[in-house]
Amino acid sequence: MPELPEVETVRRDLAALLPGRTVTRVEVPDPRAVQGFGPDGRARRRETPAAFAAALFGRTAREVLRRGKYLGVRWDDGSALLVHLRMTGQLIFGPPRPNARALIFFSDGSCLNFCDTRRFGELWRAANWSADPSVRALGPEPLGDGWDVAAWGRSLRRCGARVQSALLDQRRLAGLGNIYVTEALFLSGVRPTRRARTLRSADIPVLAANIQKVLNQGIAHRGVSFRDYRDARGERGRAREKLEVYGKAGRPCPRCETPLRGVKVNGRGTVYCPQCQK
DNA sequence: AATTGTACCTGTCAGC
DNA sequence: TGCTGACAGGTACAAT
Repeated sequence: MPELPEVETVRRDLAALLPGRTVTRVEVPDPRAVQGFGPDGRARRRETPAAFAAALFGRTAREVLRRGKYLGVRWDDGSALLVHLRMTGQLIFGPPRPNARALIFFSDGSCLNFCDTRRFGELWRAANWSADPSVRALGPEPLGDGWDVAAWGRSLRRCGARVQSALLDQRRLAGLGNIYVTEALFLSGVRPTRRARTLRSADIPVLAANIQKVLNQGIAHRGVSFRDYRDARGERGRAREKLEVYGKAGRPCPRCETPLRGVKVNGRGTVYCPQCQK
């Protein structure tokens, strides 16, 4: 669910709420929330709710950070709480929620709820936010100063995967998910099924500009709430109204009226206009 | 090495 | 109504 714009919206909300607050209690009704269970059904992190709670107890929040789709709360001792919302995760500041997988209470009685219907999301701690292996593996930030578009374009044009998959690869560029990739490819006139190595060099700046455009638009409207996404106040985003093609297979292309085509690309559903996208 | 498929989990919706 | 299967915004790992 949450891609860069949704995670950034949550980050901005929490940045106005958490800094200065001190943890007094942590509840983890679903231990999997801190253990990171994977496809084999086994825990990837050796962690218990008690150890997790003990590590957070007494910490004061200093800063709320984002890298790609990862969120971090940096504490007064330099350590960090890392969060990945995966498909249905929510971080909602407010009264304790009965369905929360984890709850962090602060000294003023306020609470941060981690809710997550599909239970793919996870919380973990790191001695240092930027040293965490998952964060370190990420490619550049598409909205950051450090994005070398030319180098990114060269790596894309050497990639044998389909463009849809290549853009979803977080090691190449951080933060894109299925919705924003689908939208950026439509705006760029590129079919998601094409091999990335068939892109022309002239396509690269166009793609880069459209990626930034759809991400900025997503942030401006506080994210796409297709179903589960909520901001840190529990409110829906309005960016869904701005989508041109995602979720609209069979409906007319907004540019040429040709019916939009829905396909699967490496297991992910996407949509394109057979007339406008080559 | 790089690319693709599968699994993790729950809820919803279409079709019968 | 109730069942079944397909599908959903992401990622890690296994298989090829």
